[in-house]
Amino acid sequence: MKIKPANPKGVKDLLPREMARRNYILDKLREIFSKYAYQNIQTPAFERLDTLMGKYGEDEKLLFKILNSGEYLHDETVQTLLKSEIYDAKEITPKIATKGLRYDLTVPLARYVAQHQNDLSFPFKRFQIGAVWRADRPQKGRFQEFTQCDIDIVGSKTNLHEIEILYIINDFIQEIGLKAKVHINDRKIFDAIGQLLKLDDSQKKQISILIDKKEKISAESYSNELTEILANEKDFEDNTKFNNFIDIMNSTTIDDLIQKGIPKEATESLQFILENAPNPELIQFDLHLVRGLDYYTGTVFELKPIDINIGSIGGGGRYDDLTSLFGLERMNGIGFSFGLERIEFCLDQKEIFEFKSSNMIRIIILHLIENTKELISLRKNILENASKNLIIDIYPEKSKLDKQFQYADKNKFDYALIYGDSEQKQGKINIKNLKTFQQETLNLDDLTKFINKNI
RNA sequence: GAGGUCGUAGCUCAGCUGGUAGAGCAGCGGAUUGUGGUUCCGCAGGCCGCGGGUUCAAGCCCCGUCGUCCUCCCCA
Repeated sequence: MKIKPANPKGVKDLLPREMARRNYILDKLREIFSKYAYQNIQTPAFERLDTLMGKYGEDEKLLFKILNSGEYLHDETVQTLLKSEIYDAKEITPKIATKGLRYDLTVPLARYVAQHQNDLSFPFKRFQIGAVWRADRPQKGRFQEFTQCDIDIVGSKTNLHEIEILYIINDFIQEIGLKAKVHINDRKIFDAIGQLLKLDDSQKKQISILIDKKEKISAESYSNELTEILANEKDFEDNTKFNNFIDIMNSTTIDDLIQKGIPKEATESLQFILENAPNPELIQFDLHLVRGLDYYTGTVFELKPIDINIGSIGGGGRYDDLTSLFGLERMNGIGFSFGLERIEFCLDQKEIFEFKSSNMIRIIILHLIENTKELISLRKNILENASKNLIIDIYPEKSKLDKQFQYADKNKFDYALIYGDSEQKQGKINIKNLKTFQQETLNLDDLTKFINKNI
């Protein structure tokens, strides 16, 4: 039976040239992360479900769960559940799935830190690059498997880290030549607004969703929705509440906020960060930035490209208590995650992928004689003795010359070595520059010398 | 989770109001017996995503399913 070659939904294969681009981006990120003293770690692709559950809020349903292996279906409770008329996924799921694919790299980090606390020294700065999985419906810039490039600092409260992260972002986008802005806010400010206006938890939740999408909806539906959220109690106060809220949200500076009654404590860390940011052009104070992930408690930021419609290409924030869920108290964390696929998309759009063809020189040995061994040892000889960075391929079989040249052409070789029966007899070899079409005949023994000197 | 779009040769796509498939590119062979980005000629390549239904007849219509791309929600 023939099986149709196709990927499952939402995942992609990568062609060599796509992989080359990714590596271009990843090399830059790794270099910058390392330069700022972050250490590389790795965690498994899947985690215990209890590690993952309860940390992502609404999006929890996007977790990929892994069916248990073995005889779990014979378990009595599962049998009862399966036979019962009442089908309740909430009851069955934990019986048949106890593992899940990681949803991000932050929660696994919290687990990792709690688990290995004795082997780590704090503050712990780490970077991690890896795939994460979300059972989302795919669309532009959104996949079920994608790569996050994370930096996090665990075990330090100071806002120096926010500033450091901003420096890293700045370095990176300059390095790759991308125009983007970091939107920044602090959840403490939103909480303070809530307190000031005496909003209850459900109102806060609804409003946070609303302000997050303010840019996308009309002013009219914004104020309609806002009225609806605020006006579920009958008193006249609601109207002033509405006006107060609008007034506060229109603030463009921290001073503005303080004047409107937001306590200093809520704003001072953001103030400090803004004052010390690397590049004022880069940063935008954005009161409407919320971010959905439940675990953030302080600074939040999002990196958005200018003129490219792809959403954010990175995001992060401060989470004050993530490790306490794993029994490690009073461990503050802050991190940021770059989304590899979306960065790739941006570079693609802007056509700024002129990654200098590496300084490797590509040589192909054409296959014109029966004795393959001689070609293999020719390659070995050159690789061992040449002082240049060479990539050397041997055409796999003896065949027509023009075919071999076509292969060389398509694979962008720089030089071809022509060594056939006549050269073999005379102890010569031809080296042809495939860009200039120029060809030279050398003594076989002089080949390495020639390569070192002339190419 | 809601809505839309598309699925035909390796790739990009045509295929009329239903009458059992076509182009370009790529591949292979030749013109050209050891010199590549051009040209010309030829060859091969298809469960028309999969399953069911309607019909004398389905690539085309209907239902389901898998996948693609996109919008909303949310997010990297």
